[in-house]
Amino acid sequence: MPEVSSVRVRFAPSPTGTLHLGGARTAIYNWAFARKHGGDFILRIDDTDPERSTPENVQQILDAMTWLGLDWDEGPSLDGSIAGDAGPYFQTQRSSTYQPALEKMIANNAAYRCFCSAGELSAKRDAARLAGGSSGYDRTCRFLSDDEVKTRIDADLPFVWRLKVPEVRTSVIVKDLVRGDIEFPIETIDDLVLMRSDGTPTYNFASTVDDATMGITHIIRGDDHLSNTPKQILIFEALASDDKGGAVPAFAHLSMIYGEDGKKLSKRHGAVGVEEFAEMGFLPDAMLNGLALLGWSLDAETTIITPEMLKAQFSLDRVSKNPARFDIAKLEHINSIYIQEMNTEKFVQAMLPWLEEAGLSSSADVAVRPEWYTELAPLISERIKLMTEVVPMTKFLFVDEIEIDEKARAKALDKDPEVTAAVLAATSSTIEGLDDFSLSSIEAAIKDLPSKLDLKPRVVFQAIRVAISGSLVSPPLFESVALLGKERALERLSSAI
RNA sequence: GCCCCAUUGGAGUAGCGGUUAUCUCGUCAGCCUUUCAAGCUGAAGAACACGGGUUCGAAUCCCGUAUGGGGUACCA
Repeated sequence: MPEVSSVRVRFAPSPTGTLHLGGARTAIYNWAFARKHGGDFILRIDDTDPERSTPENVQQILDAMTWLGLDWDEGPSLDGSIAGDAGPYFQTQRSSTYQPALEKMIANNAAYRCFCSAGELSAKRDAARLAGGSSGYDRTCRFLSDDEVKTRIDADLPFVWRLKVPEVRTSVIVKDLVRGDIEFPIETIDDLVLMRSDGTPTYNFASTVDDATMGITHIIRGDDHLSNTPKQILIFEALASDDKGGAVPAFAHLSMIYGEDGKKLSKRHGAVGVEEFAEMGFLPDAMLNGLALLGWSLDAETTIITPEMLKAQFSLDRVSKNPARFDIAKLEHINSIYIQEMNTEKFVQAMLPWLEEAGLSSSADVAVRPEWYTELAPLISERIKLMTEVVPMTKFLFVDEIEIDEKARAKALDKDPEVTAAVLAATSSTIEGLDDFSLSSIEAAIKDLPSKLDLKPRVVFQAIRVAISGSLVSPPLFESVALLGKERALERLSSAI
């Protein structure tokens, strides 16, 4: 009998920027966990910060997730439609759910009005801190009598709603799937504000209500939320009807991702947005693989983990507790493996956008001479780490006129102009006589040149290489000549002398 | 100040009381070779932050210290 799983997880980015590496990794773990358990992966946009949230950022986040291959079961879609019926999936559209939630908490005797002004509060906070104790709210308004409350309401004093932290218990224990049980003494938990004086919910309240009403079973998020968790647990408990147990979801807090200097990853470390890595020539699957490995491992050995493997084998108990530093060199290595393992047809398709963008090629050209691309692909795929490298490596094959690199010219051409002239002339005449311009016949023709000219292979071949490609570094020589074609090859040889 | 979390070679990790401390990246050297890669072979590099315990035995358990991080808002 198949086990009916009820796992529901969510990724709730705040659209105050694009999807950065840390957020992407959180999304990946949520997604992989949902897939592994046959549960639902929900995308919720926590856009309650009107100053910094923008529709463009929302779009960017959706695009980045789609690019990574993270499909969600519920949430806003790329085309503007919405999937799922636990919505709305934009926090700004959920305002109607917070008031009833608050009323429920009031009914459960878990919330109270606070009339303290901002000035009073900060003064109290400073005093408490100086005294060396907890910096939480001193609960002045918690013990107001009904009459006192009524007087203040009648006087039209503004007020907020605060959480009434239970006095009877000694601590709140967070059962964390990554870190184990973490105990917070009850006296260190603040009577935090639930509802602001303008009637809007605070983050901790809104987020908890959303998670509760959406039926979230596992909250997997960054460990910057760990200290908020006991407060949220208290809210979860206060929200639950007395007859309903198990309302508190399980938690899993992920360590931050650091930059190479050991500091929290931020823009000053260079690229941190997923879209920037796409532009740099990383492949989505490689990105997913590399990010997943930042704080999680399949076992002691495996480095290459495909999306399919992640979906089938991800587990929270193998998530590492320590913060990982982001190392782009390793990501590049992983990327190069994915590039190498693409089959020819796939690689041609992967190359095309980069060639098109550089104005070198088009899908029409691929359609006209597919076999030419088929020959080119493996030559390139085995020697690049990033897709962006396709352009400099193949440019000489597409353009009419090449620019010869100065250093290359000095080293391979100008050192001994007479020898160079002889080599290139000999090459030209050899090639010229070729009726069959196939790789094998070119190879047969050019291979003996060094011994015929009584020169070192290195001297001969590097001169030819620079003449036809303009660079000391190129795909294999014979192949390059074949791909260039007879006419162009001859042109380059003569113009280089 | 107070609360919470973390600490294994340069980086990511394995390890869950007994191992020559795992694997990957990176670094270095050699092979291959017409270049660059790839590939192959090998090497250097960690007494597991430090100090105390517990134990016959600790990277693994407990307590401190140090360092780093997070929280402590009518931010998210």
